[in-house]
Amino acid sequence: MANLIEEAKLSIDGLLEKAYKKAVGDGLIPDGGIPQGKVEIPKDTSNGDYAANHAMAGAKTLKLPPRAIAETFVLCMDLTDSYFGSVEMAGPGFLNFRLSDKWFTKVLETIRDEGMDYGRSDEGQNERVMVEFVSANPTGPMTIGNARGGVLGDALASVLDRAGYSVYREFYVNDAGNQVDLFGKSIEVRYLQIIKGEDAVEFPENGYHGDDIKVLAQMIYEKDGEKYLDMDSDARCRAFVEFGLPYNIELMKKHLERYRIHFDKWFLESSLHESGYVEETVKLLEDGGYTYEKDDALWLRNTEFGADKDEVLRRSNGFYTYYAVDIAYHRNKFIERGFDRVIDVWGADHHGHAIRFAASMTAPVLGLQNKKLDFLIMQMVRLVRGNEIVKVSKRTGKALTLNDLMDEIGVDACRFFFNAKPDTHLEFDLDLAIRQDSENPVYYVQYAHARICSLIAAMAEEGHPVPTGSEVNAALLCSEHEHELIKQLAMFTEEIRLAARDYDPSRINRYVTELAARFHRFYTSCRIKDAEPELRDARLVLCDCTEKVIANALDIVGVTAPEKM
RNA sequence: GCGCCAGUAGCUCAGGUGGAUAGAGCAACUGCCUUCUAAGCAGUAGGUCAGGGGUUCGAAUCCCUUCUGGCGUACCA
Repeated sequence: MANLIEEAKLSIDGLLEKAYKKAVGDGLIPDGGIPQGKVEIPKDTSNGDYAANHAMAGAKTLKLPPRAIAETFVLCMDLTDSYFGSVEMAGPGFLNFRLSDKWFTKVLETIRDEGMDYGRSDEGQNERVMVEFVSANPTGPMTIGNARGGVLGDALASVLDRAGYSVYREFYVNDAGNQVDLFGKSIEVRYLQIIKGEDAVEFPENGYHGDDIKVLAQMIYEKDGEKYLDMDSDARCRAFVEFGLPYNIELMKKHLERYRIHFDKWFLESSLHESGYVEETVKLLEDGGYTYEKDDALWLRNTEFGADKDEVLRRSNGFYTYYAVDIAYHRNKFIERGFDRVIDVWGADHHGHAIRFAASMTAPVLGLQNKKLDFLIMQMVRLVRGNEIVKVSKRTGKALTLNDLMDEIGVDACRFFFNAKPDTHLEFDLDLAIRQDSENPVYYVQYAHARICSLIAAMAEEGHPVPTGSEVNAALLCSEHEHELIKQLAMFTEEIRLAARDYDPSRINRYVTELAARFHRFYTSCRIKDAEPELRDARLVLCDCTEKVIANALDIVGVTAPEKM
């Protein structure tokens, strides 16, 4: 449960404080209070492993030039038995620290001790968090937009779990409302077309044009023949929905499991209607005086909560809007099920809703004062084929489905590719994706893992297994490539913490890619097989640690770590 | 019009909440396999960080403004 980066930074704080006290005691610096600065990791390692800017930050209060302060710090600093081997003044007054063998040893020992738990922290203090994601309409197959949301939500949940939160994954099934009615209507027309011929019945403009609807109609026809032909349209549609919806939901479950996403719960929207929970929630808002009637509809005074417009809760036809249902659903998450925090992963086409919705949720009568509702808004995926932009729409039925995509490029590549930074538009080139074999960065990482596994296996066969026990002599691992690799290993916990804090699991992609790069460099420059026994053992331990962290990081993203390639 | 997200190398993108000479992958070019996996490594080339102001020791990063792109602004979800 150690965050080695934080430990190093804290230890620098301690060293600075001691040096400052000594400097004041020796009369080298006025006692104006210890300068408040920041410790960071410089991009360029020639500027040390860690750099502190305290001398620059303290120039004003101490009334001394930054470089003079820095020099005094260097003079008064005692690094004996610390995580650092040297410190020097540089540039405008930076204090540059270089790590010692003690720290490198500590990193490897920590990874050996913690095993697959390495990377975990208690940052989240078991706060109960629900991540709701995908939640695709069950009216058709999932698209590449869901591919992105799926990975982001799932990887975010994994990251939060490792950062010490108690995580729950949920899929919200929109099995009620207009879209579902439209779904039933669409099947109805396809069904009638099978019996009467395609030209006999016109397909509604706003219906679902996808082939999957035809398939459903065909299945119904094969099962029940013309049984529904003379039925009243409403009843017929209801029957078709009762058949089509569960069928689609099962299919989504199957495809998402293939995509390595498992939800703790598939929450049905219809359950909120049936239990009267929507009605009850709206009543709460009415009684609180936050509503008014206009044009036979019931409106929420959303502008009172800072939103840019009011919202309809109950339509003039008596049905509740998705908006009202959403409020009820989220009230249910917090109040009935006791989550402290809820994160909704939504596409950018819902961001307007997210802003207004967040405003509504502050209504005091909902009782959510101590709760956190956050949104992870991901930008759209732009599908291109070469230079041509492919328009995607579920209704027109032209969408590339998630399942097709998994067939084309494989689950690993898919998960790795779509785990990109949420707030940038993602360009997905079909031509490239299909071609993506050895070019794909996911193979670069997997290759590093496979390399280690086969190396370790080969060494074991020669009678040199990875030494057991956690004692490590990292002093032998003294080349630049070895240091760079160990430093990257040490970063894992911190990287997870930041990914959790920023809701950006794509950090893990970048982290593990860099880790693989550093391993490849190490592997090329440092021999293991014919090294001296002690050095060989130390390097085997380093390989072993690297293998575990790569596997662990890939597991977060949901990518397999192959032992052979 | 108003709101949200973005604009960094030919292409796809990083850039740790203001730090030192702006980075990586792909594409291009040049080297490296009789030695642990060449799906790898090393190197060359490639930039007005969209434009313009401002804040300060210091800005790709913060503020203002203009331009460009995506999305939103339904009694659809």
